[in-house]
Amino acid sequence: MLTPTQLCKCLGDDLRLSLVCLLHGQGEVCVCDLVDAVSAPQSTVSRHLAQLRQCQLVVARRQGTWMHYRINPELPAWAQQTLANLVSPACEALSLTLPVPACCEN
Amino acid sequence: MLTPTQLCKCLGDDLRLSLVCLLHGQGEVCVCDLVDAVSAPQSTVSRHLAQLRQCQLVVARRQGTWMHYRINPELPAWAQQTLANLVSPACEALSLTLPVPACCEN
DNA sequence: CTTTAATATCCGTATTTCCGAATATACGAA
DNA sequence: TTCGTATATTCGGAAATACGGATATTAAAG
Repeated sequence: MLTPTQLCKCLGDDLRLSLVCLLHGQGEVCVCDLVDAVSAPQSTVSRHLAQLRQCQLVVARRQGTWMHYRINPELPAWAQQTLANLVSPACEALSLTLPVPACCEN
Repeated sequence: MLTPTQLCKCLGDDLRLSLVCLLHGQGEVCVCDLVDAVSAPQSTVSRHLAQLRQCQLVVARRQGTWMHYRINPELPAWAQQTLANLVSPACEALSLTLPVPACCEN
């Protein structure tokens, strides 16, 4: 089960926080779009996504070779509120522009 | 200036999150009470408090030899709301009981 | 079965973070 | 000044985390 410490640890890294913000902005995003959006090596993005998945902060859905990630919709209320509070200032601090331009449709 | 990443990094550690929760519960607490409450070595508590101070998450007031810490009342709104959201589940997850019994009055 | 594309995992290395004993500092009292 | 108390800082080592190139896996297409 997700604890407050774990949630904060997940969000306490620029890259992971960026990923969470990008996902929070839209419903589902596939890995290649995230890689583009944060301009980091694919293995790095994948590793951080695995970490977010392990904490249940995000969930993944496979569609052929693509993986689509989204914020776990079953997050406890306190976690959802925390995300809601942080996303907007985080987007500004990390100079993220939403939405992510989609390269791979459906 | 405090960024979301920094805030989360601060809160992403059991001991620091405990300190923040203890401070959030009451107005001001002195270091010796915090040391008792978390039962960690004084140097460890002091080091973490310094980190929280550096991020401007807490502020300190000296009174003689005692230092009184409190949550920075001038935190940006998003940070205050984040704390408000997290303190209660964090207290439970860390099994903290409030309030801190005060050993040093005034 | 082979190839290609998307993503995940492995692995050695670099960096960061954490710890607590020891020591330093700041202050009040004698 | 000297002593005692409260707190801060230093320091070396241990543990955790981050990195990214190389490689493995998965699945669709030919």
